Amino acid sequence: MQLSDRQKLILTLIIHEHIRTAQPVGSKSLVDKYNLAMSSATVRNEMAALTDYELLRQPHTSAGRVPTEEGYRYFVGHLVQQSGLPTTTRRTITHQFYQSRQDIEQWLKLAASVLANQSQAASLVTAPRAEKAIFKHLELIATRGRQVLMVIVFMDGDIRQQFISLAEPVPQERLSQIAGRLTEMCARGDTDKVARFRGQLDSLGQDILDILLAEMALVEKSATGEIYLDGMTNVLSEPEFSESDEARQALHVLEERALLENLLVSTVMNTDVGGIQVLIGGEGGWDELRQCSVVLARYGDPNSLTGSIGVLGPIRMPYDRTISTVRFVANVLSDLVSDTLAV
Amino acid sequence: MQLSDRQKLILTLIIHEHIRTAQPVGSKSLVDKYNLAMSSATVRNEMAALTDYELLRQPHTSAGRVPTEEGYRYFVGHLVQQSGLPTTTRRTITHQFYQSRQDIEQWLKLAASVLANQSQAASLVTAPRAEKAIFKHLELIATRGRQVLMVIVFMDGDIRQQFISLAEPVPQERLSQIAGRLTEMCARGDTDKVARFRGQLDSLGQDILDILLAEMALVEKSATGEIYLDGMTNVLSEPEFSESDEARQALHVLEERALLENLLVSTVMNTDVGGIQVLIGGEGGWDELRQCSVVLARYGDPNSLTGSIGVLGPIRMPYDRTISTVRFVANVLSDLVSDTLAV
DNA sequence: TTTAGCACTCTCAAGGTGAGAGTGCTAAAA
DNA sequence: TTTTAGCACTCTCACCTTGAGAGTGCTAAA
Repeated sequence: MQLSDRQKLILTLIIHEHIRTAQPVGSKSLVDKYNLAMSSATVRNEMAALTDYELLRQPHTSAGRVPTEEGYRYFVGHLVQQSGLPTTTRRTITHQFYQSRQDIEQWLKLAASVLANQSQAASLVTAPRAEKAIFKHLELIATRGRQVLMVIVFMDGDIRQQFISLAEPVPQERLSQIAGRLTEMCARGDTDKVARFRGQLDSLGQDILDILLAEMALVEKSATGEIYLDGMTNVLSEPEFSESDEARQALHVLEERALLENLLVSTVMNTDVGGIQVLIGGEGGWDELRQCSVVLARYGDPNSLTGSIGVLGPIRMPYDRTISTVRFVANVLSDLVSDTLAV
Repeated sequence: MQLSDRQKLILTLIIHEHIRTAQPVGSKSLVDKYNLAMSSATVRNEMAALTDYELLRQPHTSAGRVPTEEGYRYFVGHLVQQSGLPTTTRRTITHQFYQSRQDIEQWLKLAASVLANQSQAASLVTAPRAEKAIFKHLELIATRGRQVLMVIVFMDGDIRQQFISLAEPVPQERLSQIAGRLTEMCARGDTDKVARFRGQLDSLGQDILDILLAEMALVEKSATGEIYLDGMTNVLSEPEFSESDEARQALHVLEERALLENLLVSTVMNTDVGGIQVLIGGEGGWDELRQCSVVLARYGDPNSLTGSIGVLGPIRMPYDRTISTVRFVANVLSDLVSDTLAV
């Protein structure tokens, strides 16, 4: 399927117009609005061709045309120009990041908020994590009684905390000593070695080691850490979601962590840092997202820490702008990560 | 305003029926449905009286009656019977909690999920925190280069982590030593004493102390820690929110942390543990929640750790059931907290 | 190859209509 | 005095019709 330049132009204009108005676009109104140097009849002929290619669709016999998902895909694949964001916008965003507290959590929340505001859609941001969670440090802190707070620090700065119940109270010095030994053991050893050293520990140490290993196995299993969401209510204002049921399905995916993680794993995880993935209309079997599109990117340092960011909005989404925004925010985060967290 | 028993009955029935159907309730249909031992004309007279009291309202001249906010308030205040949850439900819920991992974070997420499911509305849960954040332990962990991970542990098990940038690389032993000293200093002293000891530290120690104090001031300021939300999509399925704009406003409050914190501070914080607060129709100046009601409770140990839980749904909410559920979950959490986290 | 013209189609908003549900009032019954 | 049957009246809602408006495809001329 090879489109003529004129067809490309008309497709682009229809998509633009449809994104603006959320209405089917007619031949005459298109010619009028953009002062095209051709008659509406010509446009009609081209529209008919584009409809044959299944890039456009007529909601009913005598309505204007609406882009199909295929149409959007062609647009995103061939026609989107990498305009980049306006300089002022870039500056505003960068400024916000450097204004905020030097704290990864703040940055991620900010990223989610910026994405949501800029794209007027829902956004999601995952914390940067290493491909494999590498143990770094164990801390045991006595609280009153038999309760002990166990804090596991991973190489990437990720932290797990958990209260554990011991059989009997243990003084802080003893806990610190055990924590120190376990840290030493686990820091340089793979799991096999750890297992061999196990015998050298007393029963308390062994118990704690077991809990530690269980916790690490758990961390290993989940592909992403915390997920920050923002702008969910933005989606609700889109006219295609006034039937709240459509919106519900989409937002439900964001709310159900398991689904969301699936989405991220099955798509972004295969993307290179710097690359952008666009899922149009629940492409790839995401039935709940049939009414939505998702723009995803991966950020961070491919050799150590990576995370994902994304925007979820209606299919009728300003792809050029959204893609630029996602790309830009991903780059900003990549820079921040490599500046401050480099392992 | 003193209602006769019959008026109370009719009000209760109208509210029940309206909650079930989301429709205005007429005199005849009410008599039919509940086999009342009186004629529809009698019911009409009583309805007229209740309408005079502004407990009921007519959407239009010849429609049935709908409870006013005042009506719901009367219902919640005088007519709700503390039925408690069915034993099987209670057991299911308790079971879920004792099944889950012994981990406060899991519990809170579970609580949010249980509340959302049981009430078919949006739920919110805050982590238990001490009235005042009390410092417990500082840990400094070297990563590559000048980046150091600072972990502050508070008495209540709350943890703050933050990467800080030092002027030059510092070996782990040195960091541990500083962390130990600062822990010792801060653990037993109030802020004044800490200030006096400041002079005994070298410049690196002073820098870290400053960051530590800044971070603690920050923690002090925010009234609640993490807030767990769930079931936001539930409210979207309510008929009164099919106009998505209404729903947006309400969910927006949940999404904007600042607003939400405000809500919690201005209402639950004055509630005793065990007590329940019901806000009907955005009572108390919450204009965004005009279409919603909120049922809030406080859980934990009033002397040490407390947190809040709540449910946000449409005004037309099954208050008796929701209140029972919130109360029950609050009790379960209280038990868990005092069993495992008692200071 | 493009365009003017035309007959045709379809939606959508506006107005009209009748069934149904509900009301308040009144006068009779309990 | 309280309750109820009866009745006239009101209002909504679903349904239909209708005409304007927008858009189309086709044909024949430019």
